[in-house]
Amino acid sequence: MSHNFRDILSESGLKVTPQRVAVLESFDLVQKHPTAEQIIAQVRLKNPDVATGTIYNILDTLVEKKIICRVKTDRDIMRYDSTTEKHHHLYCLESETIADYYDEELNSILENYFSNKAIDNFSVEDIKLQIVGRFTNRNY
Amino acid sequence: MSHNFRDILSESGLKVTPQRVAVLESFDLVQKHPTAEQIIAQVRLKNPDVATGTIYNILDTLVEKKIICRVKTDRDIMRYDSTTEKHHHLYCLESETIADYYDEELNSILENYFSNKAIDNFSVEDIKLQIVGRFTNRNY
DNA sequence: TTCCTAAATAAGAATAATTGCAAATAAGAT
DNA sequence: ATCTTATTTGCAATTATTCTTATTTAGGAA
Repeated sequence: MSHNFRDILSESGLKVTPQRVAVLESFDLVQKHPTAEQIIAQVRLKNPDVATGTIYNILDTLVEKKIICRVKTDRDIMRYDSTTEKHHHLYCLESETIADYYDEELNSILENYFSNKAIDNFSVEDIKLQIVGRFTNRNY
Repeated sequence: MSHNFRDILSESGLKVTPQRVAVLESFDLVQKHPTAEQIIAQVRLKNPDVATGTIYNILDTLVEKKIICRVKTDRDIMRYDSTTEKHHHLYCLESETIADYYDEELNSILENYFSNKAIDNFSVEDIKLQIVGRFTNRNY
């Protein structure tokens, strides 16, 4: 996600509203992979009157326009990710931590593998790895 | 998951209760990757008095004992999977369909790749692919 | 077999996350 | 400046799940 939020919105055919800009801004200010709740809290620091439903609404819209994406979690709380660059996720077995994992070499291997080996009745659009394990030498 | 439910339970140190057996049985009778709600409905066909909380309880226990596992979904509804054999998932962009994807060759490639290329501060325990795309020639 | 105890279940209230709805507001095209 | 439609608001409502307390039960021990 680049940083001219107004342009990002209008280029996707969305109206530029203060609420939408505030949600986009919030992604730079909270931890990576925030929950809706964390985004709401962050937005309300500067814009206390934004309605909860509005933010859920905006998040849905941004996902639909592929400006952000959802992160699948093992538990039920939905998280969002403003990094649209292709990457994978490291999931910690011992905490709720999720880290980004970039690996161009891996992406090539997968792309190559699936371009040669088609899956029956399925056209692949994207592949994401869920790498599950433990962080070593790390405080949460 | 083999099919002697009583053995599966006691080998994991769990008491063999009619409720637990009914939950395990239900996996053979509902669609793959059922939601908790679908399991509850299936169980209640024969055992109408099983409490909702009990089934959530049992599902948690079975996941903990690795008898079943959770399937991460893009939306927030949790699904379960009684296939413990290593496999990946195909996610449909156009419906809620999730299909299993087995690929030994792919598993070897990944295993080999990650055994040579360690990730900083992270020890990998399992790798799952989320393959997102569209089913072709298929009715939902 | 009967008894005992920890584990499991029932019942239903409570919570947390998310969605729905009707009315009010505001962005941006004309 | 006006108009039209998308967007936001303010809750209420829903959904999925968890919690709590009392009751029941499985399986080991006597």
